[in-house]
Amino acid sequence: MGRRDSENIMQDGDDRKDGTEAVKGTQTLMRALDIMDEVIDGPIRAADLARKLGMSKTTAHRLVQALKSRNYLSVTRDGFALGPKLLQLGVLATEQIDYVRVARPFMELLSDRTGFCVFVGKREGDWSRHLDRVTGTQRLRVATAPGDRRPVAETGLGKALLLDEDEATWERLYVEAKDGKVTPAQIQAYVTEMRGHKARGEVLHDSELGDGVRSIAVPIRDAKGQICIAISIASAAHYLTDDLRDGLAEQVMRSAEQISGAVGYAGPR
Amino acid sequence: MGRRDSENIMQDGDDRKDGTEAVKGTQTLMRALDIMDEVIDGPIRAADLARKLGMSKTTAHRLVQALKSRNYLSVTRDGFALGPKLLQLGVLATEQIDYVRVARPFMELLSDRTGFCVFVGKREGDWSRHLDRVTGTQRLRVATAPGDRRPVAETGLGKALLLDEDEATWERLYVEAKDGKVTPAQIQAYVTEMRGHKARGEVLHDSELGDGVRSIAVPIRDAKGQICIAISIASAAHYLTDDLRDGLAEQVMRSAEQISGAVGYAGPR
DNA sequence: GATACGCTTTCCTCTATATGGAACGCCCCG
DNA sequence: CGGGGCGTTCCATATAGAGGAAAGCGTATC
Repeated sequence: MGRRDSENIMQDGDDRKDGTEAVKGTQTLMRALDIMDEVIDGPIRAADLARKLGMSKTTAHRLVQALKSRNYLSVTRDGFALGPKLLQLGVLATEQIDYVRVARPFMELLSDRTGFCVFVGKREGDWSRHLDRVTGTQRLRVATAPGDRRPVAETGLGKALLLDEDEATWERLYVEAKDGKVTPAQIQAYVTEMRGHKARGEVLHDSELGDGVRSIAVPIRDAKGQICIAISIASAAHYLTDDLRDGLAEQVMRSAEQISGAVGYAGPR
Repeated sequence: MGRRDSENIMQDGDDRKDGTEAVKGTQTLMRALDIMDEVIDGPIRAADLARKLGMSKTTAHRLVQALKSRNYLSVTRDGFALGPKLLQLGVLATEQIDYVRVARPFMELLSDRTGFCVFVGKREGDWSRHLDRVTGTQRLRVATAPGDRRPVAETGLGKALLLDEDEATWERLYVEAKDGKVTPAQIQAYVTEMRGHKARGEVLHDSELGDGVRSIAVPIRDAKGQICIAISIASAAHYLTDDLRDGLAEQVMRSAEQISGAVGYAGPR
């Protein structure tokens, strides 16, 4: 019996993403998972759960006991909390996850939609390593191949990977990438630029090699909220024009958000 | 006295081996969690799940879809795998967990059963830090208080924290603890002793301060399988006699295992 | 190209299952 | 002492969920 909505006006727990609708025939499971979602916010009492989720105390109690018996919840002095099983599962999931494989389908989608080459890469110390790419439909292709390594400060992908760093680090890496041959003015310009990228959460980068390659890169965050990889689209500046820029950036960011979600990012906390 | 809310934090662990039945009225949930348990071992196909768990394909499908819709599972090329939600929950659970609080009830239980003082501590670099203690019922008490710091190589608790280290590290820490004033023979003896402790997974330690304090310490492992804290019982060698030793060590180890389970340790993988 | 197999997905029927109300024991607080 | 909060148990009932059947789909086999 669904007690419909008498009490749970403000807080109906389930946020169905991207229009995916509830699977029919799993009330019990869904309610149990709703409980998990409540417990995320910290220890909570069974009676409060019943109220918040609009179920009877009996039901809340039964579900909570079931979850506890499987170690998904643990009992603390002030209610139910996340249980040891989740620590295990979390670690296992972390071990099993493969950023590249997770990102792949999103990269393909982005490439399909925009027509551009799509890349992902991660940071290796002071370097940026290209991990995978999807060749776009455009005639012109960007040559960077998976495995390539470039100073992290001088690629779009690399700069996206640096967005969480402080300005001193930006400066250091920039100077190192340029082998020390930089003027204070150039450093200043670089830092200012990065500041702008950080504010927008997106990097627009023109290759310094003079080959007219332009890219838009966005960081991807893991469950801990840290930047783990970055995604970018790249092409000749000729194609990736200023009037396209905003729309494309928007799309890259959306892809990055989706991938972030798929590797466990839960948004800024 | 030492009771308080001991019992409730500890999961009574209904082993989920095959007989899944523990809490009545939660078939759906239990089956879904059974699915999670199967997925732990790596990606698996819905049809295989149905076979393995003895449910209809329809049911397996329904549950798997439900779990997927909540991001507890993700779809990969070769079946269903652990989903992003677990990465989140894992991280959150890790953040929320407080080793000392989790360990407390088990410490009280151990103290009740043995009558000895019980300690827990963690490693801080080359030091061992006492985090909490439960004063036993015995007249004689060990003075070490929470907050105390001692060289990690020269306490029972500390040695338990070192059991995963290699012999070179044991040697280094021992020499440092002794401020370099050691003979090669002493070093050799220490390493041999540690080797024995490691083999048994338990440390029997006689204080080197000549105060006749003896302790039995055992490491506690987290979800990653790493030693995170250690537990020990301590008393005058007068009480903690050789004939009691095995029985007590057994009890300390059992406590350590339970605490390990409560902080997410899933056994050697 | 036709046939066959295995997997996913949908539909539908029937009952085992999960539900909520009522009631009990417990502890804390005024 | 009585009221109000909590967790827990019991039970009759309706409904949520199990599973059979069969339609899609993709991939191997000949």
